[in-house]
Amino acid sequence: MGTPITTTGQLGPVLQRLRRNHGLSQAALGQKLGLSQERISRIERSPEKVTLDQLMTVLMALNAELQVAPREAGSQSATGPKAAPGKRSGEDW
Amino acid sequence: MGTPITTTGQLGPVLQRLRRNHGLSQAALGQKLGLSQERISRIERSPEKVTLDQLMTVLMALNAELQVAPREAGSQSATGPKAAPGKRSGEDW
DNA sequence: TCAATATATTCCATATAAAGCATATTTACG
DNA sequence: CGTAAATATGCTTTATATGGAATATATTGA
Repeated sequence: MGTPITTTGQLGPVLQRLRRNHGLSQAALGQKLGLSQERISRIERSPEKVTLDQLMTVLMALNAELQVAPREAGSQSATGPKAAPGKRSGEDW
Repeated sequence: MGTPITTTGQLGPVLQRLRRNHGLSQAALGQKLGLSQERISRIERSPEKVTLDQLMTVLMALNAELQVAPREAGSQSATGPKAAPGKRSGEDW
């Protein structure tokens, strides 16, 4: 049910969709949070440059939350996963 | 499977656990990312003050990702949900 | 308990996010 | 098409995150 965000770019559209599903304009949402319309716009356009704090504020207003989840499928750090050989057990979640 | 983050404070411990499950010290993780041990410490201690950008970087290194999900259970904005009466349908996810 | 390692904290300089304002651009609709 | 609402963008100022160094504190293990 959660929308996975692997790159920061993916977040903007999600936020926008969420907001619109709530029938809110940027100005309206902003008002609820004491933020300007411009600010909301920027948050939706470049969420990567947003402080977690502020992102959270917006998400709360939209009845959403963040989740930290294990990364799906194919990707592995090219520089060598190596997940601590001798240490604790296997699964890292 | 994802760990829900409803307040920014909850994120720190999650990050720390994740890192440790990977058998990495703050210094080691930092090195992988070109960041100092001190920085990692700060990120784990006050993740709210971190840019999404940077959080993402850390999560990637730990094979994790973010998800945006509908908020669980009881919470509703006290100022009235009202989810756009006349507009599009019902469910807002 | 002592030493080694890991983590936290303070201070300072610099980069950049946040906020406000004006205005441009786009979108929705008569 | 014309007009109004919604959204985006450039600019300036201010607040704050980032980064580095030094150092304190805590944790772990012999």
